[in-house]
Amino acid sequence: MKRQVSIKDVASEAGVSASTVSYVLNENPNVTISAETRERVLSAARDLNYVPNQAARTLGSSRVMGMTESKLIGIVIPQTEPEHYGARLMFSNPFYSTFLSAIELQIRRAGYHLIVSGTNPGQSYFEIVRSRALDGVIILGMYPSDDEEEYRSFNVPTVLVDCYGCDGRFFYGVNTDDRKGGYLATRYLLERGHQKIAFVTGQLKEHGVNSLRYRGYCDALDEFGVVLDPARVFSGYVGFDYGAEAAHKMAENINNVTAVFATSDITAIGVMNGFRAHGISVPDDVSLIGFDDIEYAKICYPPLTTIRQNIEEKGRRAAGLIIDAISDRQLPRVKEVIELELIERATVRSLA
Amino acid sequence: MKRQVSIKDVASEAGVSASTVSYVLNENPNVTISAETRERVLSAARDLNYVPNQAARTLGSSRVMGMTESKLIGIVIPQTEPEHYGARLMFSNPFYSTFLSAIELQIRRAGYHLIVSGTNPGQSYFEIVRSRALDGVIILGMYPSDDEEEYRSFNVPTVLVDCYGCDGRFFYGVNTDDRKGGYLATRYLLERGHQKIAFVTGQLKEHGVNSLRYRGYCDALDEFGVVLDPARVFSGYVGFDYGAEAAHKMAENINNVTAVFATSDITAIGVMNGFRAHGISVPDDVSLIGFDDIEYAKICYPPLTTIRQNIEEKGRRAAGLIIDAISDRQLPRVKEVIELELIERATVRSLA
DNA sequence: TACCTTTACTTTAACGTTAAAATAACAATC
DNA sequence: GATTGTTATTTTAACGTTAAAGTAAAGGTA
Repeated sequence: MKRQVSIKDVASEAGVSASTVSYVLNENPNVTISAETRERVLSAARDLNYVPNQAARTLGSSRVMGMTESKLIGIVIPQTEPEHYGARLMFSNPFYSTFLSAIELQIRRAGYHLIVSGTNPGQSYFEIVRSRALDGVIILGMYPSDDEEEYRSFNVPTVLVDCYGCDGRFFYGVNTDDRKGGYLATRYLLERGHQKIAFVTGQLKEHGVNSLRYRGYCDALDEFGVVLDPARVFSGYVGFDYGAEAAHKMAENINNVTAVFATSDITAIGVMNGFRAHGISVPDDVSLIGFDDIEYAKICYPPLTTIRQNIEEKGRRAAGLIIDAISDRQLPRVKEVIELELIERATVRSLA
Repeated sequence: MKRQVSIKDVASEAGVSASTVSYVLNENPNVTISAETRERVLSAARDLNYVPNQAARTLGSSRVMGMTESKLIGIVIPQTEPEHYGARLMFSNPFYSTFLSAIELQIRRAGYHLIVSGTNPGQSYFEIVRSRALDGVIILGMYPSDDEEEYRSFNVPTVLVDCYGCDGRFFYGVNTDDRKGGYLATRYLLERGHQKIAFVTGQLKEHGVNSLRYRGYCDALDEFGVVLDPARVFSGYVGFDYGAEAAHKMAENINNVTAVFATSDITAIGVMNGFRAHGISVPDDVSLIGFDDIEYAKICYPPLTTIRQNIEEKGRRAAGLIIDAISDRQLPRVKEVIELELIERATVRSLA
């Protein structure tokens, strides 16, 4: 087991000092290096197969306050669903594979690496931000936490994805207009004569995606003068199984429902399957609309009418924002909004 | 912007030296600390809200050769599909969200963080292993690379998932018996009277999953005395779109096919959809069997008959292995095999 | 010629931590 | 009473890097 090749080895191979090597390798603009020396250093580094030690870099660069560079970006994916639902896995929803993949690609191209972390319930994720000296953080669907004050004091660029009502003077945001999405889906059903519209969703947390979609649902009902019936609102967790569970409950009193708006496609598909088990047909007996437009929305049978959010675009924007925010600490704290689009497929029938 | 709270701050608060703090916090078994001092240190650390700097830890621990601890595990997900197929995203297959999620959970519980990285084509991922001083690496479906020799010399515990024919004296492995899976799927079709069985897959790389499944396909054909027809073999990339593309090609000469074995569910579902577009019914006109048993296999219509591999289990095993291998460098280099199971659903019809 | 500037480096110290060696106090053994 | 051992701690140096200060030579200006 050989010792790591360090900058000193490169330096002595090239016949210069360690700093010179550092300056060459980092293309430090504050220092002039002759072309001839630069060449010698570069070829020595190549010959020795030198790879910089990032831990040392991180530490070394922390001398100037606030200038620490770990070249590490964290993405925090909270455990949003209660454990008693059996949701031990943090992000098994296929939404995440597309989202993460889009982020990872951009991040890597910009020379960063990506740390993916769930959250330990009750434990703060600040710790990872601090201990790893993360250059930036992307947080998914979670309001930062109780001690936001403290978090700010670290001054780490932070992009909140799908988080509402958070302070736009500190955080960057990437959102979809979920309230509008909820409204569009519900209006679409109302326009086709549906009034008994059930709403199936995950946890209704303040500032959460689901609450916004719920607000949109209420908006549309209001607009059409339909009174909201709490017996038609099912709030559990995001997932196929809960959709099926909700369908079973609805099946007991199916006359109370002519259409269902599920706030995620995976839940909607669960609803569809749950109904099928009771011999209830979508869309002949009950209409159904989802949210997200994951790949399976067009694959399932019948293909799901849904509100599309461009997940890949969402990932790209989040990554782009965090990269820009890291390199320009003065970057105005924007909130980017990803457009929504209603995709008509085959799960909604007009009652006319 | 305040300076980071360091171990020295804790030390002076507790009235001891920095090393003492380090010893207490790491519960270093080689050093005895009085209960009273331990208490003082711990409470000082709590009061100051101290979080250790991992970069410094990594660097500091690298004094003893081979003992560097970054508490970082890398997972490398290679770009397996050619860019011209439009596969810019590395791991948008929903397989990965379950797999990653299972790994992340285990890793975090053991006190590690997870770096997720794709690969830059042509560029070695050794660099990330070295520059980040990764404690362990999980590599997905890829033979380490040309300069395996060099990689070994770093002596980093490495688990290869879905990689065959690699040296078991150095690497740990987590595999499914893909050849057997390919055999089981094909035999199931043959037993039901099918002979014209198409095979739809991704890239057929040596030591790759797809090649093994192909071997199993060949095994079964041989056993039943059926001659392999290369015109029934479609090798493109793993994904819905390629499945549909293959279906279009098959539709041109549909009499040449009575059943299809697709080596991943997502591809199988693409085949199903492609056929549907041509008015070809699964299973009435053509039977279909997939591989993986992703969530959507049971959700799609008709539900897909497939070979199940327990993806979550696979992730858990890989994570468990890497954690054990890090803490015990002498751990025998095992290859764990995840059991396969044929799940009968509704996409295969008997020709009888 | 004396002074300033620029170019091209080198030297030094620091980042936060830990391993190893050193020390000091005390107890046990001969 | 000297030696050895144990316990509890401190001191020192090192990990690999970089920022900042320092130096030396060459070139330009008054």
